[in-house]
Amino acid sequence: MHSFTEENYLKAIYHLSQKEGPVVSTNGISEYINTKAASVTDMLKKLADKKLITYIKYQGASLTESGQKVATTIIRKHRLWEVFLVEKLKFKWDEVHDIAEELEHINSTELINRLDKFLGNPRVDPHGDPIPDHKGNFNPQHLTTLAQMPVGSPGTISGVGEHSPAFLQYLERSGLTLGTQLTIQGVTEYDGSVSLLINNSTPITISRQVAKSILVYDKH
Amino acid sequence: MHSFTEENYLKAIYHLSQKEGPVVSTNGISEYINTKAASVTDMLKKLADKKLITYIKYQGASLTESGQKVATTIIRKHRLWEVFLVEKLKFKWDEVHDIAEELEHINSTELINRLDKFLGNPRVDPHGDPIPDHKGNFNPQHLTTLAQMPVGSPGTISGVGEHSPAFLQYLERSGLTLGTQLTIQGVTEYDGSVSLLINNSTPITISRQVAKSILVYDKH
DNA sequence: TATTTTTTTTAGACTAATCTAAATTTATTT
DNA sequence: AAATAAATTTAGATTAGTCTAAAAAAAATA
Repeated sequence: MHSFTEENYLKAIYHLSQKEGPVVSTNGISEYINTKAASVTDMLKKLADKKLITYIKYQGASLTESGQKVATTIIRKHRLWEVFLVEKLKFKWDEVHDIAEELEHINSTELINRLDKFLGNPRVDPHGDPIPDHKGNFNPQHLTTLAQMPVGSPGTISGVGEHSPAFLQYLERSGLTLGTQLTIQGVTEYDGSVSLLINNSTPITISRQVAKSILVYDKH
Repeated sequence: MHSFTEENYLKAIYHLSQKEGPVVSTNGISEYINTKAASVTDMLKKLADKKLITYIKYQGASLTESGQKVATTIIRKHRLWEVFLVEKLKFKWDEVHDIAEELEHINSTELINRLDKFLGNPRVDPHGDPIPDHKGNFNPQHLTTLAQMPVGSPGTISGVGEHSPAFLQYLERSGLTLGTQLTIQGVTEYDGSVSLLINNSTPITISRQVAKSILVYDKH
């Protein structure tokens, strides 16, 4: 199999690709995994030798088919373990990331398939992120940010665009958890902050920054 | 915390101490963990520096209080995960060792305490081995080997002295699983093989070697 | 007790992953 | 287009854990 470290690089490249397109930079990875750029260069060469990425000097790296398979498998494992931690062990959604970060490297296909079944084949993790199937396929989500929704339109919170414990705790305290129904009441001209009605009863105002990190189901 | 490798050495020393007394030899460890003796010497020095073991050159090593704490914590984690794998994910008792060997190194006290509770605070793992509590205390077992039981005496299978998949599979196929009631019918003079009655109905004969590796509850 | 065997340690080398500092390439400004 | 700045790579060193081969100590045997 691949080393713990190799897996983390592949996962980092995968996540960065999602945001910044398929080719990711040495510095981007370096920042993302908190490792000096020189070290990243070394590892990129190694991953390229193993055909897990395509790497062109001074240009950047992108996952090959097989690198992508490894990355999505780790993400599958990470998210399934998160479901386990929240659903079965009753952790809060802001407590599970670091533990899942360790659990995702446990090597056993049989284990993960049985875990999947035990959990009832969940499609999303506790933050609303989709769980790839055993072949690495995601079922696509149709989500828009709360900031993009027109005034008056109703929606259901189905994901978050940021995963820091501080942000998740803030959402929890504000009653903005997954599955919450809401309607946009209005947007303040001055700073773009959004006021909304939770479950047709509680009014609340959130900053534009927060609104951008709340993902809502797009029924179309 | 301690590295994966350090933890494995401490666990090895613990297990060897159980069988061969508190002081274990370099070669003993070397064989147990499949690592050359020279490497073991290096690691013993390191563990001694960290006060996890007492080590005297050419004499051997023994766990300190704090080394013992680390070792029993790992054993606790290993055995709780084995219960999870068998009880919740429906693995067989001969399939769980290698996976638990990886899971035991996951670092989170909270995780393991919640897992313990989720599993109903089990006292033994799927092989009948006792699970230490969060302080590292075992509740002592009073088990004797099947080979030591007098003819005519009844007992309940409560543990095994060997954990290889081959042995466990053999027991399973022979109906000699944990909790099975049996009575010793007789012992063959020639080779010491033991004949017994399972659940007061099925007669079976096992070799002395096997009888020595089956642990039975000692009601006294 | 002297010799041989076994066990253990030391010495020196290797790999994976990281780092710092310096060199090189690419991108941005003037 | 030349100069400067930013990004990236190379070179050389470091740490953890391992190895082989040789040396040293302890144990077993003659």
